Amino acid sequence: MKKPRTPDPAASLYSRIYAAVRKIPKGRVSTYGRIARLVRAPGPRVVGYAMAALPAGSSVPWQRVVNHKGEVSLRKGGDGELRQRQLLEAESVHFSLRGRIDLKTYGWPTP
DNA sequence: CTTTTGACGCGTA
DNA sequence: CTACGCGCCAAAA
Repeated sequence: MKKPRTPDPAASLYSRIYAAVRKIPKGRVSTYGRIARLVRAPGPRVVGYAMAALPAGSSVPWQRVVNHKGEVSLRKGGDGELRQRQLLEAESVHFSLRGRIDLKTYGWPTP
């Protein structure tokens, strides 16, 4: 029978997502889809939504999460986009001329 | 309650 | 490489 996962407040979906993002080493980046699978999220969108819900100054390195193209995603109304790039470059993450990151090099987790 | 939106991913042409 | 569409689900309106 269909049994939706018990909504456990102590291990809510968002908490799992944030926990996974925290595991991303410095100087490395991951993708929404990758995080979604790690935490068993129903879809990658939820991961992005969780990032958008993050408060400013959170201990979650949301900056290390990019889309599967290795590019910094654009958000609706805000300037965090430029912010993210600066933070990543401060971690020695190289951006190509098109503003993309080589996931083959900086991708995480690495096999 | 219903409808729309959204920091996405992936298959197919 | 681009273009189009569908899936998946939570939060906001």
